[in-house]
Amino acid sequence: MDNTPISELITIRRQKLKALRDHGIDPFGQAFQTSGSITQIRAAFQDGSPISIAGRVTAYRDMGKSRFLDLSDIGGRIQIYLNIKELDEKGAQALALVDIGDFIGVEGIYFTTKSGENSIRASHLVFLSKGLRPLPDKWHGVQDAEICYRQRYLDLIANDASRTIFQQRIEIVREIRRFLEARGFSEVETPMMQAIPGGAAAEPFITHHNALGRDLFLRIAPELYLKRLLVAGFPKVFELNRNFRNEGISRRHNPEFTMLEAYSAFANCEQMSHLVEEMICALAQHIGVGSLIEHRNKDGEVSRTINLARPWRRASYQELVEAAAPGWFSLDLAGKRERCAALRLDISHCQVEFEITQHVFEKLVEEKLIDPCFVLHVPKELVPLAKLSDQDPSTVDVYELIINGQEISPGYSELNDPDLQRQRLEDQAGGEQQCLDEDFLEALEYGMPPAGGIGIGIDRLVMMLTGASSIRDVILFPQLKSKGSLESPHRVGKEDMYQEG
RNA sequence: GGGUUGGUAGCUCAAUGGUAGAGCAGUGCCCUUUUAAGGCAUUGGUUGAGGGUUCGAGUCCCUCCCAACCCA
Repeated sequence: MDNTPISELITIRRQKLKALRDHGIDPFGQAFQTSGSITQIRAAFQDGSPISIAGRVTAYRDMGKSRFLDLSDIGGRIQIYLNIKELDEKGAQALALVDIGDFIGVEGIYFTTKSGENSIRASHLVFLSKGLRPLPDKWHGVQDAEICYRQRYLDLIANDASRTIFQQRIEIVREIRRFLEARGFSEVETPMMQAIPGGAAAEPFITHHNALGRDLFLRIAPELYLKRLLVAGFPKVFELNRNFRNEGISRRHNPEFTMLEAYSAFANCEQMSHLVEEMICALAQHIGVGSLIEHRNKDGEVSRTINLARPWRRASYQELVEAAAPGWFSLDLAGKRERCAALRLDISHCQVEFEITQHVFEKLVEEKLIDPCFVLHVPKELVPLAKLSDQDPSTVDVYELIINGQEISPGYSELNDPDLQRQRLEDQAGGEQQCLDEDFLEALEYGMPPAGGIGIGIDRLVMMLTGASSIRDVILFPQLKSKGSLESPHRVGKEDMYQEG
């Protein structure tokens, strides 16, 4: 049980709940036939139309015998005008017990008020759900980040900015599917519970299957299963769903995150880069941000502008590093270390030369690439699962798309030589044979066509397109540490049980 | 993991170590086209949790919890 003292505000609402029942009014209502969503009604109806509408009361202006309610749903708001004399007895009794936060249904006539606002003149009112807790401040919304993340429904009720971001996210995901379907891709679903977590280098979550009596891993990537489908003969497949990585939580990392992976048989990395460029521009157009994306700080000032105008820049890894640190590749190992010290870059965690160079790339190049840039000819050590470049076998045939200082999407010419693939995976597994997905390697031996593959981190893409500064602002229910008062004892007990078992 | 900032009424925020306040929401009254409606009155507090210093702690000290930002 919640041991916080019961607020007077809740007590009063419960008294109203009882009063409704005493009047024979069901506070939690029944199915209610509406003329459409609030947005649909605003768009389709005109003065004099009879309307049936439902929503949450979000504001209340009492003028004595006449009252104005604001009714809202996730997409919009509309004003209801009620005159006590125009309601039946039940309606009048109900009106007296309406609070901000209640769901109600209203029947009436569409009309325009003196001040010019499209409204509904109600003749009938029913309760659909009585709110027993008070809503956040109607004007300031919810400012407390903790409430926004833990009780997202309150954030969505109270904050326009949050509603906008999640509506845009919905549109982005919808449009990605439409875009890929229109180009012949088929959406597939592959296992999220895997015996061997492959396709990326990351720490997996472990879970347990009772009937099989074995541990399974939540997937860190769908890649190896999607490639099995290329073996099967699908020419174009994609999966748009969750991956899980058991790593730190930060402004840019949530343990579960949404990833798009798409594979196109007989294509290569360059063709895929054009697909991604076209797709991201289409998404920006679709959600109405155009090709100039403005990110704003807390005070509403433009803090960053991203220019998506095509064609996007293409540059090799080497030339980008060389531009940021002239003469870099002519330095020997000791020289590179000295240069890092001079640049105040901490390379203590770097073991070998390519890691030092990669650190320079991350700090001096990647963070400063705000407008889109495809980084090409990446050193082969960084990417074990791609084909070597024909022109320069020290590099692989991949692109890494950087926008807003972050990697948004990698794309590969996928490795389809089964022997080479086995060798790379063995190197990656570092002798731990149980980490080798033999079934995948066997599948490759049946023949996988050359293919272009891409991944796009949807959460980061949405951040970039909406200007959100934290991944928690684009994930409806981000992972947070548990907080005692919001966790029921029952559930805490179960968690403890699982930890002991 | 380290550093910084924060946690006060349902929400948004105040409060030199000296009686915890305001706006909104709520409650009561007035008002038949308001829209952050308005007017008058009024209720509401385990100051994140626990210790300590002090005549006296929201404020100072210690431990812990949660969050935000920066760093790793």
